[in-house]
Amino acid sequence: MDEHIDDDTLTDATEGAAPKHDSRREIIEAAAQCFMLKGLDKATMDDIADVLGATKGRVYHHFRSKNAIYFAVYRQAMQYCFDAVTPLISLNTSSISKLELMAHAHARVMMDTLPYQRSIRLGVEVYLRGSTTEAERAVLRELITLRNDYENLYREVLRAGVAQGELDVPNIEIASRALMGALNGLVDWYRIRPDQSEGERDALARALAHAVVHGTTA
Amino acid sequence: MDEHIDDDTLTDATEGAAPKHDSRREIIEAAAQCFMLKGLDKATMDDIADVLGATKGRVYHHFRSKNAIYFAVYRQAMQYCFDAVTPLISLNTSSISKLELMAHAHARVMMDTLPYQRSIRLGVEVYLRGSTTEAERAVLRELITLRNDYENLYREVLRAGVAQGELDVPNIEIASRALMGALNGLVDWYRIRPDQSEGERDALARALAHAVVHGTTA
DNA sequence: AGTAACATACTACTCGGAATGTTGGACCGT
DNA sequence: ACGGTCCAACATTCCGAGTAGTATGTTACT
Repeated sequence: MDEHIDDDTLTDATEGAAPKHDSRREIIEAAAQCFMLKGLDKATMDDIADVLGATKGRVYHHFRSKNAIYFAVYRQAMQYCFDAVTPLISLNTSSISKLELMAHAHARVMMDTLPYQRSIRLGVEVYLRGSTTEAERAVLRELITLRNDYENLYREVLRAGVAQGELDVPNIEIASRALMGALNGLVDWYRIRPDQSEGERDALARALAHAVVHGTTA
Repeated sequence: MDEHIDDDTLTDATEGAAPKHDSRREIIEAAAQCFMLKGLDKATMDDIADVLGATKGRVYHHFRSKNAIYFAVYRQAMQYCFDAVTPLISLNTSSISKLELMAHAHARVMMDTLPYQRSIRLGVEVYLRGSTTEAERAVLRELITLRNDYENLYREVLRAGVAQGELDVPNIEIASRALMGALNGLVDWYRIRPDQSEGERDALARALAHAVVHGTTA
């Protein structure tokens, strides 16, 4: 009970004005790489340190535990999503085109920040069961809330589109789930190819956005 | 190099006519439960045995390793999918309704065999990197092929639908990915509620199938 | 009495986390 | 300018818990 809950390495409250040395950010990046390649459990602290050419000492100086790193990766992943999609919701276009723009932006984020997005895929719920301390569970609940808030952005657009008669969505909850599933599934099958151009990636995102919004019917 | 590749516990070649004592099947079922609840790595062999009220001795008598169990779970999960969807492809309906029937059946399987489907979610590719022996990699390649074959069922219907002018799919590959992503994503957010009726589950599957096929546009 | 189907007991090893050691630079007082 | 000291940012070393896999009983059925 004597544990101080509001810890930097867990809640990441302090956001210093100075860039500091972004050693912390480097660790998160390395962790995302390792998590993507080997999975959350198989990736060891030494693996993460090795990517940086360092040792565990550096990692544990900035993060209290492996879970704390995972939380940071999750946060960053969601932040990337918010940064890309939030500006679009205030756009003054039709709901249907706005929805497609958001889907397109999301698909782009999935590709551009693949290690992060792949790391957080199917981890939270499982983690919730295994987490021991109450502090960790609190953070996890917050992360889930974060994800819900993000998905609500899409639900809002769907609702507005239905209200305006532009969209035909019998069940908004189901439709949003299907939408997010189709978009997030991108990280499962998308492979980074160094030879593929920016335009090709964008075309892929555009095609996927079209598919999830318009379905398969004529 | 002296390892005998074609091992029962890996390839599951022998399918005895007799039900045997389906102790093996029980182990697979228990493993699927544990994998779903705690994840592939966190779930221990003792956990699996505990579910059965047994010990590791029983598990290791039927399976050579933990990976072998995972392979068996994967096989079974795919088998459930094939059993539900394969009969539908020979139906004599329109491509669009056939596609929706397949999607509906798949959604049902996701719910009815949730532990299996949730266990195999995002595991194969990661496992491929970590697997050491060549025999394991061979099995994993086979499992991936199995999944590709299954997804090809949907691609075929999409192709036929486009050829007949029923469907409007600019990119079949992308569309099939979106389709599978939306359907498989069900296992991420679907929660088993004991109080929900058969009809409710079916309505959910139907709504999801409608969403993935028809999209959001009017 | 032989073997399938387990249970029991044990080992070897990985890996998270902690304790401790090292260093380079910032910030002093003089 | 300069020796001192204080601390952040690491590196090194170590430990112990947990766990996959093994080796060895035990039993019941054929």
